[in-house]
Amino acid sequence: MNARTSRPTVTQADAVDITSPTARDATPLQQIDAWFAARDWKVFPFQRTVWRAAQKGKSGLLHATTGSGKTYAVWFAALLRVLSQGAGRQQGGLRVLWLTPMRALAADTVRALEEPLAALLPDWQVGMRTGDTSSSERARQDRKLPPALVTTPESLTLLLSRTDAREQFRRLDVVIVDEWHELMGNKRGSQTQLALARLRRWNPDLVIWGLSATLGNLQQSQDALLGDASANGVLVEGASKKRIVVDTLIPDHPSRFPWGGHLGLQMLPAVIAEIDRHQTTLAFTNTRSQAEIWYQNMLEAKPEWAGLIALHHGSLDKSVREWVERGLKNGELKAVICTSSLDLGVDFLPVERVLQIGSARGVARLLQRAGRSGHAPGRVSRVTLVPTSSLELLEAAGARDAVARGQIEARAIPNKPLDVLVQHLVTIALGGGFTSQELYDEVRTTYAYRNLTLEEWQWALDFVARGGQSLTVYPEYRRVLPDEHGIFRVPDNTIARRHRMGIGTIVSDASVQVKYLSGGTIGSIEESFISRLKAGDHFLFGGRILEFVRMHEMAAYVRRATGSRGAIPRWQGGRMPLSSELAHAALTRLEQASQGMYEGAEMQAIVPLLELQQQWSGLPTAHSLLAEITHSREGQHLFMYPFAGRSVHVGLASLLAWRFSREQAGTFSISINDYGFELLSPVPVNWQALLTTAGIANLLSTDHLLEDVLASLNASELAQRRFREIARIAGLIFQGYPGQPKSNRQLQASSSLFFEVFRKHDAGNLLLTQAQREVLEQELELTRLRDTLEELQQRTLQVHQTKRATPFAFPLMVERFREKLSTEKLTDRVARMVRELEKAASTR
DNA sequence: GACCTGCTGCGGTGTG
Repeated sequence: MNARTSRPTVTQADAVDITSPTARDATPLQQIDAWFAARDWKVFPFQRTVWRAAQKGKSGLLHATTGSGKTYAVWFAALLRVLSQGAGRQQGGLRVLWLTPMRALAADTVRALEEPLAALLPDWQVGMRTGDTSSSERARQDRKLPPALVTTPESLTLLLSRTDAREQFRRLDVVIVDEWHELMGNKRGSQTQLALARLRRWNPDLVIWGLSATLGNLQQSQDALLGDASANGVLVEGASKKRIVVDTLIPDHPSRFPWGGHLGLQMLPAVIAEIDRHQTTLAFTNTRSQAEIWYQNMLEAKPEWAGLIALHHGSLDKSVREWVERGLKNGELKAVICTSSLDLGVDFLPVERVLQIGSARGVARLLQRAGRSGHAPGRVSRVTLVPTSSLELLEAAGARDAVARGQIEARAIPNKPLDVLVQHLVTIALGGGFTSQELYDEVRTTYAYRNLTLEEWQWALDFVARGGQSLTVYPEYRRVLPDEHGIFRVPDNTIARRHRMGIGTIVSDASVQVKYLSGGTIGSIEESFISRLKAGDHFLFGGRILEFVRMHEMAAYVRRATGSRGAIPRWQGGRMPLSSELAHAALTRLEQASQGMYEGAEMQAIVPLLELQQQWSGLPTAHSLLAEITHSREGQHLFMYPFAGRSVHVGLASLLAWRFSREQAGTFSISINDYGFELLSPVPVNWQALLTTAGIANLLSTDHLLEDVLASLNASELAQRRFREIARIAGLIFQGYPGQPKSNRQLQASSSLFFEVFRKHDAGNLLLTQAQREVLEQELELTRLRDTLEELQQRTLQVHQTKRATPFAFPLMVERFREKLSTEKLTDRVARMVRELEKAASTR
């Protein structure tokens, strides 16, 4: 891959003296200069770099902070490229495509693009196509696409499934991918890569530009965007770094601040005071229920703020969210309590203050949130951390260090997800058809599928042609068939329709609409939560206490209730672990504390806590691994604090429990958080004997890691859960027609049916392998687990016998998550695995 | 005495 682009330089030729900005003979570059000058805006060197590169037909990735003019950089670049193509002004179909990850951004983008467009190509218009586009507008576009189109990756894929796709995209010159960092790390990104490969094949000179926030792996991000064309791509860094301030609200009485917990309501008065002092505040929480609780408590404390503060999260109805967003834009709201639903999107200029309640979990996430304030060139972005428990003060200090050092997480790019490929094959079979060799070569030009083997390709092709080994007899799974010329096409209209209805990679659980009896939708809530409610029960949702009345056709009908308490809905969502970057930064701070260095307000505030910890036990540092042994009525506890994030701790704790139980039979309860884990045995266990130098070396060994991890966890159940998503994306499960969704139970049943059938009759099914791989890579972070083990082996083990739970242990003790792991069951499980292995070996 | 977790994003019938 090419070297990173050096800082752009401005040559004399670029410095244009605009004496006559409207002059007919002005070059497009001069016209752009005039356009900027008319607005009194500065042209940044990075913008010129992008323009020159695009004019010459180069693709690239531009990373820049928000509000730095990056939109104009790539948009003018696209227009310059079009003009450099000679017959530029002629319309005749699509020329520039703009991809955005969110519908809500599409309309704003169209608006932003219109003015600059008028300057260079006044007879053009920008169209928009998303799921919201009206059918009449669609029909118009289907006849001929507008010269510039703003759309989503899913809508682009749908366009590629049209028989006339090639004709529609024939004249496409430039693709812009906005917010590429949001897409690259998930399967939407894989789908985008496949779509771009298709467009590049039709026009080998296609110019592609991505816009991205700063990441730890920018070069890889560019490679994923440009595929095998990345060698000629350029990586451009946007305008001067924005100043970012990270600070912390310190509790009034740090010594009385809770050791554990996530809600943080002790900080309510401080947060209210902060909101009071500023015009407009965004307060981010980590979960939807936390947002609900904070909103409710804030209103109770400040009833006069009714109508001035609002709630925003992903389960609230679109109309509610749009109302909140308008209020923010117009500066009518004093504060909004939100989840990451407001991470992206509309630029809310009036936002003056950003609070992060609870752990930010990652540096990139923290920066993203800081960027919601001071959203204009030259202004400072500031985010204030609001701790919800004592150790988050430590994390806050570490977060500031990590930001200052620019230690930003990398985003992992999914490696050849076959479910997305299977979907793509049907899409392309619809979109004019394909021959095997040609499409294989094309798919391999993407970064995600660069290592796709011929065997895997054949498997995927066979899977869409015959339904694989086990579904051969079902005609609905013979989705593509070769004609006499070897061109694979979709033979059946029903299959085509079902496929188009299922395009995309976002899989969500079935949910129930929450509606007032009197009319109006408040939002949606998980079926499992509603199913536990009886008529007359109260619950908190959308910032109100509601009374559940009845269910009717997948909708829950409610009315406003009196009283102030109700059940809090629980949604199932992601469990984002603390990033390595943040964890290391926190560990570094502990290291300093162990030497008596407490720098900054956060560290000062936890001096009492850390001193107590040191007095009762010790401090975990980057060089020592702390283990605590405690007895209680519950049994014998072992606590360890590797500071590796919760998903690694899940693997680590299960692994240790399993390896322990080979030495001494026993049943352990496991408790996990981002800082460490606890193993609890109800019967006496000699931890000391297990934690000798030789013992710990065995426990932390990376030998047989994979086997041991698989054996220690119920990996097959985890894989089955993963498989639900894969089966949906691969098109095995039809989700039903819009407006009449299948219930969650039906969806689950059919996916587990496929899982079982494949396991029994088609063990070589690569979708099963993928499910297992995704569990290992994403849920258990096997690579990070291995790294952690290797790192821990280097640390000195410090074992302390403690009388009671230390400040570090306490949060683990109260953690609700308990996972039983019995040796008896384990023995059975291992025996079964051995049998299965033997059987597999003998059938070879 | 301490606590009561879990994000976001998109798309889509039929036919006279």
